[in-house]
Amino acid sequence: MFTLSEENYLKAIYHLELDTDGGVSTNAIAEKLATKASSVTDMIKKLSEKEVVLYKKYKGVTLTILGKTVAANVVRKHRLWEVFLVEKLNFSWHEVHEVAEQLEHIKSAKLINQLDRFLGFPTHDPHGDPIPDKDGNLKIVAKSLLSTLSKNESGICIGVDDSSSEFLQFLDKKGITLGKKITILDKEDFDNSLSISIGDKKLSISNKIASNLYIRAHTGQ
Amino acid sequence: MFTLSEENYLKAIYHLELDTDGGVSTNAIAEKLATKASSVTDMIKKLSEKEVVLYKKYKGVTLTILGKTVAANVVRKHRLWEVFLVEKLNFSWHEVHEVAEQLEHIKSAKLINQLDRFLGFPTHDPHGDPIPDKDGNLKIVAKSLLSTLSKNESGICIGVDDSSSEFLQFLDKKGITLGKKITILDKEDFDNSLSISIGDKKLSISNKIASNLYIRAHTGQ
DNA sequence: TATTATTTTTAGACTTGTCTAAAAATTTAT
DNA sequence: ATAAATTTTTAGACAAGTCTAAAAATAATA
Repeated sequence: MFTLSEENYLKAIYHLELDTDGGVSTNAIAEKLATKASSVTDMIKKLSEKEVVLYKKYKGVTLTILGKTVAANVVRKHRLWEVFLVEKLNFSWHEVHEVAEQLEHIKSAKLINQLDRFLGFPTHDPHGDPIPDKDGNLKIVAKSLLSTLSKNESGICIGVDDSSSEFLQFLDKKGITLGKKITILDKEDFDNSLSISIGDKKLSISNKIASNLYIRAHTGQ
Repeated sequence: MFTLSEENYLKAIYHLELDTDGGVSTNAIAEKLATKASSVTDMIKKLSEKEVVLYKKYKGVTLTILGKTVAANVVRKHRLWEVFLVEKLNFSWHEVHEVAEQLEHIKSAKLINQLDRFLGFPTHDPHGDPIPDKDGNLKIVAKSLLSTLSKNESGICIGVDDSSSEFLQFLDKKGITLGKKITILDKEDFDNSLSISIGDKKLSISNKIASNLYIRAHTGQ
């Protein structure tokens, strides 16, 4: 069994490993968890003894199969609870993270399996991130950033890269939500801003916004 | 804000205060929390400094208004989660306690208020215990033990005194659930066992069982 | 490649919550 | 009312998780 703190470390390493090749650095973990590098070293040693990470001094860490399973399970719980909060308790997508951070540590296999069923076995959380299955596997959907599309191309909005409260609230205000079809009407060479149509509205968004929105290609009309 | 451990102490004192007059003893708290008296003394000092309990050495503790509010809120969360588990996730009433013990510590006012609404503002948990409202007040329902009824009297089963897993599973097996009408058919002087009718069944139960079942009087037919 | 800069680890300390063992206070019984 | 039993508190220790400051290893640069 793992403590709350251990689970948080495993989760952090899990996320960092997804966009890093090779081991995850001590400093990267420290930054992600807002803690000190020395604390990370201490914890890594413990996790290493518990055989959930591979560790060689000064060389960073990697999750073992077991570690990856544990981490994925925490992520699974986090995302299922997020779905619950949005679908059943009327939370906005920018409000769910903090509460899910707590709920993800509740220990009960029955609870999470029943919650999964109660929610209709969702595959993605409210931010478009995939929910790992019971074995920790996640279905990867081909996705691209809105900023990579060309004029007249379109796609379905399926997720966000930056899921900060501010960004999500901004999207709410603009009426940009998951599942909506977005078409590039024009690209401005000057600042790479985009004119897009979404639903029956047209609006202009900066490149920064477009670089934080994931799109599933939608070649047909 | 209170730690998980502090909340557990407050909850224990809250429950003990309900069936004790005067201060709650150190040993009573220690027994309830399966910890040592010395640990209790340590924690009581901390709680006293936080002004949630009144404490005089060797004289036991009492909750302050603030302490009672905090404790009642934990109990409120515990019982609302129990309703959720039974009503929405198909848990049995004997399975909910352990998970609710964890869920009761999740901190989010919005979460608990929305959960309350989602469940239809329940007034009692699956064991028949009242759910404190937002201010910590609970509606006391006049109730008596089944064992105190006389021959030919009847009542509605509204709760249990002993809510151990074993007892609850026993009741399941006998078909005794909350809301059912029970009539005393006969009382055996020999061992104080009872012949009762419940639903369309007749069965015989020991005095020990009857002393753990709460009944709301049901004078009419 | 020698030197500087950065990253990582070690050493020692602190907090929270717990424990054991012994001392002090209170209660019970003779 | 004094002795014995019980309850409660104190004193000191320990584990988990964190921190600061300094040392060691690695990486970057001239």
